[in-house]
Amino acid sequence: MIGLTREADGALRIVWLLGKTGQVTDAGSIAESVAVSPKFTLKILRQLLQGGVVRAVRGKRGGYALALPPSDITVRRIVELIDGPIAINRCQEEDFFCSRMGYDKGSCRFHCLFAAVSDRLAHDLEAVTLEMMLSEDHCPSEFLISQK
Amino acid sequence: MIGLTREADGALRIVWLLGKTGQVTDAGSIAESVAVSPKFTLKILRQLLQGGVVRAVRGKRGGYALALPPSDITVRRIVELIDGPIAINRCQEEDFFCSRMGYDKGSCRFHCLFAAVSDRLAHDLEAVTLEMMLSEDHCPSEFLISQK
DNA sequence: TCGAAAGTATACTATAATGGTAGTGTAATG
DNA sequence: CATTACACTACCATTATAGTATACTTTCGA
Repeated sequence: MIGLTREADGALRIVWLLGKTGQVTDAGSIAESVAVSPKFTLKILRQLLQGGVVRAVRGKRGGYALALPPSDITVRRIVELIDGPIAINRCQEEDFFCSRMGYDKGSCRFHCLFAAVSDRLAHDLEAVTLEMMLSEDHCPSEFLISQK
Repeated sequence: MIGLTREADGALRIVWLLGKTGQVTDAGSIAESVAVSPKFTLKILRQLLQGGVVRAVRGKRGGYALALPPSDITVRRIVELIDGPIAINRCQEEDFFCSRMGYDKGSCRFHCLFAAVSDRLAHDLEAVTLEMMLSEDHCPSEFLISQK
């Protein structure tokens, strides 16, 4: 399967939760709400913190809250923050793994295809904001933008 | 990174090579051409064989060749044959990993988004045939079909 | 001012998935 | 009937993901 890691999945759910409540919430409560173990939740929160998506309030009665308005947080941002750049094939990020320097006279026959597909995927995920995810409409039509 | 496995990557290159030559080619030569170890090449070929994409000729002067015309072989087919169904999130195939039964009253807030995005990805890869990949035009505009 | 609540950080272990190999068996050709 | 090349199963190695332990710091409030 081609897919997100559980960290990225968890991050999305955590961010969604924080957007929904709009309040400072402690890690323990977050963990319970999104059904992820407390330690793993902390691990994810740390990354969201360093990525500037979330802010932390220390000390008693502390916790986490969004650092940005939901309209400024895209699904792409969260995913890339955790899992790295959106790319369908190793081709695109690590020369090491790409056969494009190999048998086909220096050019990878698939590079262009993967680049195009990855690009569209990234755009799709960029177009979806947390604000949209929070709306009552369960499947916003804007999920997929029309593009050639 | 979200990406294909090396097996799927190798499979695509193998199929491309067989389409290019159009001849029965032995595994050793294939391995050399696509720069993948002989054993690993065999492992991939076996899967392509079982998937009906490739046919094998045994005995002396044997080898592998495409079992279908290039116009009938899509990138999606190869990828799914090796890596399984195209899905962005575990959500979509394994209930086990999906929090949709969790905190949000039985429905996963992200399921719909991921389904839409995965679907488009699958369609994109389905629209690209080996025949297109073999064409001289290095980046066919049909790579990405327009869809809403 | 002291202690508990809650975040911060690093480093480590466990598990699963991928990547890759060995070895033995079987069919076809000449 | 020997050689070539595919067929199959099982296995090991490596890497990436998932998850945990532990020690430390900040803040609040009694």
